[in-house]
Amino acid sequence: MASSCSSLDTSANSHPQNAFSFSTHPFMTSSFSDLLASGTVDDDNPSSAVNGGFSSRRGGGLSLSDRIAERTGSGVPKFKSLPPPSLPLSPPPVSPSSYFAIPPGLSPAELLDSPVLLNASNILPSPTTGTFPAQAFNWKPNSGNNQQNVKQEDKNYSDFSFQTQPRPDSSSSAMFQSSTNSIQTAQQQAWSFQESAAKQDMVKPEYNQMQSFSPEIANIQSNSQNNSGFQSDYSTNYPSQTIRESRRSDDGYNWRKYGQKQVKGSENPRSYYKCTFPNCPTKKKVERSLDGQITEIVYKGSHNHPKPQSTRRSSSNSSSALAIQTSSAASTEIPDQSFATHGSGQMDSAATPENSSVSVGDDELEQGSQRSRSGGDEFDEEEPEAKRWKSEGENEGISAAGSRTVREPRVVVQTTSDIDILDDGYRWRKYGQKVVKGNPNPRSYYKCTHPGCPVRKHVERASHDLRAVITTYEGKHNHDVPAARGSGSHSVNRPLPDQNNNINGNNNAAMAIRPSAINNHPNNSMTNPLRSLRQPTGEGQTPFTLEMLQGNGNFGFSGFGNSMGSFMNQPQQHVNNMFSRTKEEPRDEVFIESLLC
DNA sequence: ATACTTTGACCCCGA
DNA sequence: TTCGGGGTCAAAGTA
Repeated sequence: MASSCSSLDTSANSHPQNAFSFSTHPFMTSSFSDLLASGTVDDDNPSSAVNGGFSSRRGGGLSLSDRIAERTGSGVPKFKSLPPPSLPLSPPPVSPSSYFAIPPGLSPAELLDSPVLLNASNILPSPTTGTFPAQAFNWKPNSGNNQQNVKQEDKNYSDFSFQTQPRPDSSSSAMFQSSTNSIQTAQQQAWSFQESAAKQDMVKPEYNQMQSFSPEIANIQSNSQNNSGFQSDYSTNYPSQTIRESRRSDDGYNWRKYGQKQVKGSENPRSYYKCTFPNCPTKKKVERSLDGQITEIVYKGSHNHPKPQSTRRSSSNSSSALAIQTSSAASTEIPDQSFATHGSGQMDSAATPENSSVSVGDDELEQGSQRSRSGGDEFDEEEPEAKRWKSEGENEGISAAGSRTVREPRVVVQTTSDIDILDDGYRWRKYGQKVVKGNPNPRSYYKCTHPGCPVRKHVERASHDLRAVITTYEGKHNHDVPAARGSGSHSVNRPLPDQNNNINGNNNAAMAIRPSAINNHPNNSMTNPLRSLRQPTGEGQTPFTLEMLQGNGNFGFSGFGNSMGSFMNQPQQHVNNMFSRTKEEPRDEVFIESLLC
């Protein structure tokens, strides 16, 4: 997205009505980004991050050093340095909510912890394994590829924030919510991307975290629907939350940290977590930068259970509770709610494993994880993972690159970025990964899992600009976008090829948009949010080029209109075509998706 | 007492 | 076969 950060359209401003906007307004940025940063600062202690960051940084008056010190604790364990207020998310006098409304129950930590969030494609240096933080929001075009540049840019462009306008009608949910009336919704909730003129003193950490909308948000959507919207709820109804609560279920699941180590090639420590649910094989690895920010989250395995209805969480964290509601809603295929998650459904794939599982139903599980399950389709859900793993290996004849076998079968190895990248409606099996000459970033190789389908693709982060994701497609799909596996709820929100007109057709159109979403989107899917826009695939599509996105000086969405609203109202073709290219297309040897600039 | 985190050691895999 | 590195274990420490 945004490829042209610089081109991020301020036109969005012209649509004040749009409830949701991305704004780089310094103030907002600092507040929101801080919010996010703090929320993600420490996976171990999201709450502390949330609490500390949220409440204290909002003012944006802190200097960079102060912020850093505050976040790092300046030698004091950060988790402990910031005693959680009783109301972690209580809005400041001048609430940033005016710029970014966080739905009730949603904690920054959740947003941040969400794979999807992290997923913000742009955030990830490597589509599949890279770290994303620093580079994530490099809105500056032509940014250098060295870390320093990135950081510098971060400073300059970190002020990216989401702005939501309070909506009178709670029914029309907040930002990500789809509306039966796409146009109205769009207008009411549209997001706009703005680039702040002020580009100073932005702390790099801050921006990393705000760039995407996590599936959590998707849940939030529904939440907001059920509740009265992000902002107001956030500011007025946010329930108190204890650190523990946040810590345990920042993403709805409970995790136990079972290891941490320094991995080679990264100065960031990697933490290993296991889902605490009995017999749940799900694990996740979380890498944090020295300043505590999460730079990468890799989920492995699928939850074999619903999101725990933690009384703690549900009682104390409406977000969580709502998420659960959403889940059930999805399962019962209640449009509005299913949208939230599936709209996210549209977001489904973008959704984190957790989210997917929640919103889609347990066995729907991660679209994110979907991949392995991609292998998924081939595996019996009930099949022991060990067997599954074995089967996968046998089927592939190649052990999934990056999926190193360990003591237990690895069913899924997918980075947040993977999720995004894979999120084009098709199911992909990762069959290899390697670093190719000329690009230090690993290239993950995928092939379509549809029987007989020859399509393959590989994804890699551009060496010259980590913000750019290069996706190369080979071949054309000889089939339609696969229907979602499992429950109908999922499929309900996952438009089939001939249902492309969701947006215009008043179907649930996912409103959730994240930079990454756009960024990574290649083939027929713009992103989760826009999944509904998906078209059957790669054939006869008029490729959208980066230039097209950047050309008009508007944010990438400009192609969709100046605001999210318009964006949402755009004929899906535009969207669909936007990121599609295949090798078969004349100019398509390499499709550089660099919405981020 | 319980739950969780930390951390050094060990295991396993792949180059 | 060796070695390096990622992932996991599990005892100890902490809250």
